[in-house]
Amino acid sequence: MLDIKLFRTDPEAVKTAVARRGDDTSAVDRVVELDSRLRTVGTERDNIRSEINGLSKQVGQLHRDGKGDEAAELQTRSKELGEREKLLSEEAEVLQDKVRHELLYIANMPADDAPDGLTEDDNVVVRVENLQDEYADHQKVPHWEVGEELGILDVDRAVKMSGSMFAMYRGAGAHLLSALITYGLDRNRDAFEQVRPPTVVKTDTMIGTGHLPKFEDDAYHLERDDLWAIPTAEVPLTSLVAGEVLDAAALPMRLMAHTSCYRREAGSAGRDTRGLLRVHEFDKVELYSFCTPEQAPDMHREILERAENAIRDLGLAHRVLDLACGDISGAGARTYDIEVFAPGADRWLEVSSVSWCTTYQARRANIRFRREGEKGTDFVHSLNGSGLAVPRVWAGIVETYRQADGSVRIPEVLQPYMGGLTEIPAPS
RNA sequence: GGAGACGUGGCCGAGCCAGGUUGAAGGCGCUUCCCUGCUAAGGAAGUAACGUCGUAAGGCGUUCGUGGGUUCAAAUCCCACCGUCUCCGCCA
Repeated sequence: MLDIKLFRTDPEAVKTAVARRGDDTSAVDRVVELDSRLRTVGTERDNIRSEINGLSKQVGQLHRDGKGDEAAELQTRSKELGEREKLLSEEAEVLQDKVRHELLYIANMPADDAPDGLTEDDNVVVRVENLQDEYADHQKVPHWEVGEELGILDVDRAVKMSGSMFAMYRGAGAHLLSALITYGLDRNRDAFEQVRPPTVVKTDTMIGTGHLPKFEDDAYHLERDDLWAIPTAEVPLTSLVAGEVLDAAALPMRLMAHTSCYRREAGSAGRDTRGLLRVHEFDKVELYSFCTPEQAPDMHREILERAENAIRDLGLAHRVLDLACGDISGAGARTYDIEVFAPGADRWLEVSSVSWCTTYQARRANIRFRREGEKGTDFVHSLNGSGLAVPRVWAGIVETYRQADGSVRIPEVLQPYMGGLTEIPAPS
């Protein structure tokens, strides 16, 4: 969430930021109004508490001195104050909850240099690499057809057991999947600590990243135990140090995780339902970092570079987009997407989203750091990026590398991860 | 799932049974200063976070796992929950 102080000192700046996303600015006014009332009530409450504390001390002293009569008098007064205090406390609590509720729904402020615009059409194409002018006919077969033909993707049976928008990989297809995961992890092992977090988490953990309360409909909820299936490893990784104060020396912290990711895709029913374009459960290697504000810009570049290099080395046509304000997810201030061109599906597939979340998540999850030799603490910056969103990369490979004879060649960098396999042969 | 023990500051650890000058003894660690050729040892002082008011100094408030309750007053009493450990049960 945003810093409440900003609403006091410069509400117009907050409104401008909210407007750049195309969100409703009236929430800003509500926060300012509620916060002002909260402080009035809070101050009065604190004054009364102070008085009660003073009286209580006197009562204790009087009892020790054996002056019970005088004590009784003060107790009565204190009790009266207590009733007033209770009312004010309740009022303050209600206001506090309202402010927090409003703040939880307000998205992060886009970075100043994030492109203007409210829709994905406003995204700025930073670069396009490796795109061919013309793709061969044998590449223009969508991966769901290739997958079925080669027996490596079994969507029908996945649907039989789990419903639409689930997938099942088989044989060399499953092997390709695990190869991609290991490839994605190994490339970043030089600097990133691998984590295998829980993939089912508590409500607070989901709030920390900004996935709740606003996007409740998009997540799977296990009601019996009040747990949520994570939509991305970003969720548990953010919570890894929730509530902690880190040493500046420990920053930047680099983490990576491979997990399954679960998404209800409530708003996308009937869209992109073919093959692996959009599935409820998928594998992803996530890159993650906590760092100081000073380190953040370099870290943003680093994660983007690592994610893009992984795609580039697979030989896939791809482009990098600088997302327009309105297309940046709630927690992000600046986001670059990497999209792979899938010649069979004939479309760009988002395979990575690299976001700089400034202090937005740190405030929600209460993650701070201490600067060497300085008093007090600051909130860390958090950044995340998909190192490799497996199904869509899988799709890009299967379509791009399909040969004229119907076989699929394995990109060279992946061959060591597939026991030297060079191609998935066409059925005889 | 059942039984028991426990959860205190950066760490260790007292306080809880007998509620009150306890934001919390003592120790360790850390910072500054003194002493010292250097280091070690020794001496002195300091050493939480957050909120709020204030230009500041500082004031006030909150925090002893979390949330409620009792009381003039809660680390201390009561209730619920969470977590840790031990034993039993179940189990990949």
